[in-house]
Amino acid sequence: MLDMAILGLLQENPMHGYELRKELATKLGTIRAAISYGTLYPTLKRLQAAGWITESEADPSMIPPMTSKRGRVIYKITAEGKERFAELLAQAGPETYDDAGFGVHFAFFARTDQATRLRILEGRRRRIEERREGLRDVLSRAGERLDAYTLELQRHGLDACEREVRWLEELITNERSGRAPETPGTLNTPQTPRPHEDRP
Amino acid sequence: MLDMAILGLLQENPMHGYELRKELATKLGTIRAAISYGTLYPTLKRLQAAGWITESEADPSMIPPMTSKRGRVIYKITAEGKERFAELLAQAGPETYDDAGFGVHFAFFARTDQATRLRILEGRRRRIEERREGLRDVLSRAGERLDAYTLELQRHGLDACEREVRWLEELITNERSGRAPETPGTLNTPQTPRPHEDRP
DNA sequence: GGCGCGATGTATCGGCCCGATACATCGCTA
DNA sequence: TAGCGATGTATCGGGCCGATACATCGCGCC
Repeated sequence: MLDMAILGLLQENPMHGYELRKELATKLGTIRAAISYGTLYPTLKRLQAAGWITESEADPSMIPPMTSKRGRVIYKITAEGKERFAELLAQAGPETYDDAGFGVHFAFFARTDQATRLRILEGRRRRIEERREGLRDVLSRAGERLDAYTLELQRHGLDACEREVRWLEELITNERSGRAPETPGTLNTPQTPRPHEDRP
Repeated sequence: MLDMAILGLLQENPMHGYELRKELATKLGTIRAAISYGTLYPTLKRLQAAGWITESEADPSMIPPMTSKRGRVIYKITAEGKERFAELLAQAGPETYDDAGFGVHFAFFARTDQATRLRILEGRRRRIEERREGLRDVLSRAGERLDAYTLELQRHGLDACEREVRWLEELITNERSGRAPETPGTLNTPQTPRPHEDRP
């Protein structure tokens, strides 16, 4: 999961660890608070050992001069890394549909084909519908033996599930008709070209 | 966190591991999918080693006869365990306000005093408000360099944050006026006595 | 009668990921 | 010049999960 997020960001731009963490936080927003360094650096080493990313030579365009001494390490993705990323993006297991997994997949939907997007959206919907049914069962069947606070928690969770299902349904409808997600306020730039495009 | 959930459930009723897992799933609903056995059994041993729970003698009221052989192990909470639980319930650190932590605390609000409830609800609100501001910043500042799908993800997250803040605000208002959470549909049984009360 | 299969039940192992911590440099301000 | 916050890399312990193994019970199906 982390592998995918890191490879995806490096595909858009070479980066060093610290920057990666910040980008990840803004790109994944709510889904993933902010990746911890205790995960990030070991993961970078693992990805490098697998041949999916490489350390970039000492970048001459280091804006803050950083007078030598164990400075920032800039990573960039390799050809194998791009293959691996595409593979991760397209494949969908059970973990693809829980919060973290779905969030990462969704964040990189712009790099996926429509069939995969549809498959993942529908899988996520199924997952949330199951959760929703579970909550309804609890509220109707076990409701009377739970206290008011617990009930309120379930009701709030149920509400969130119902909203998410509606959200997913809208997305699925749009997807089927070939439209990109509607962006009220940016309707004049529907196919916004991303400034951070692949580096050759 | 897990400690608290397990101690809380055992305070309501002695149970064995499997049952504990199911109860946890229904009580915590969305917040916590279902605790894994890989966590549950080691945790039970740890709690027992700490003296907070004990193995109950072979219960004669085993409904399914379970003809001997390493049968179910029924745990019950000790006096020290109850103290520990009260301590965990009342104390609030940063982890109290993220999703899992808040969910567990909230699920046992019926066992907390009003001051603690208020403190935790306000802490959670602050946390979500920060998240919300972060998302607003991203949408307004970094919006133009993100693709439509990523934007949609942020918007959905922002919406969820706004809803949760409103929910928390309602709860805080109720709490301040001394009311329990309103339960539409069960208004006739506001102070539902819980059948699973403490065992002496 | 017997057979499998799903629910009940306890337990372990590898691995992902987090929080705390340490250390070093840079730029700003007091 | 001294401190402080942002930038930056790195490690360690621990919590929790998913997969797996093993054993018993009740049920339906042929």
